[in-house]
Amino acid sequence: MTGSPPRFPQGFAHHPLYFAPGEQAALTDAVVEGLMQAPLYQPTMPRTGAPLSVLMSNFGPLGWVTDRDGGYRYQPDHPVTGAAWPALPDTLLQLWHDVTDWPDPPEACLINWYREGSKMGAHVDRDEHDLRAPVVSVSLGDDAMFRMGGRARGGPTTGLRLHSGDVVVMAGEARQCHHGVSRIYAGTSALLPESAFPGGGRVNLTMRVVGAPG
DNA sequence: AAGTAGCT
DNA sequence: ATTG
Repeated sequence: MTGSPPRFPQGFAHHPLYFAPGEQAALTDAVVEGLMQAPLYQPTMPRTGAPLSVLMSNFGPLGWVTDRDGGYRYQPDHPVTGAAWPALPDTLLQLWHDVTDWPDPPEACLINWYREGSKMGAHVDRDEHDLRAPVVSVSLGDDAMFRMGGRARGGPTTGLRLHSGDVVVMAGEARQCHHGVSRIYAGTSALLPESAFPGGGRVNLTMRVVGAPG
């Protein structure tokens, strides 16, 4: 017996190897440069202060941050250094233009560094003003198991293994669906430089339109 | 609940 | 499903 093929929500798109290896290296260089200005920090959960297993930073006029006291939010400055986030690299703005038809540019690009054992629990991106604006993400480095669910929390999910250079777009129905990362396949890529990312791992870049304050 | 546990 |  063969099972049903994976079913993804309307509006979900996967572009395998959108970026060739040389382009991935150039984008990685841009990320490393940005991290010199806005270093990775350890985010924590609202109220409990439980640490997330990924380290984060941002590009763009706004960055998504979380900590115990302030909760989930977008803000223009780094929560540790207080400095403005670095500008969005042109390559990412071009990507947004090429894979979406949204009229406005992204205001935020969250940088998530996953190490071996890092996970991202199922969630919906809902801190943006207009949830019709698409979300675009880029994978760099080690493979990851991405899980896509539905609008209801705790429902069935479909797994998709993402590779370095892949681009995922969540628009339409998919924009409001739960998604997360259940595992990292350590050592499957040598893209990330040891100097900036000790132990390697995976970097995910996620662009969003934030909209009116909130 | 962007946490973990635990099941399919 | 669960607490704070």
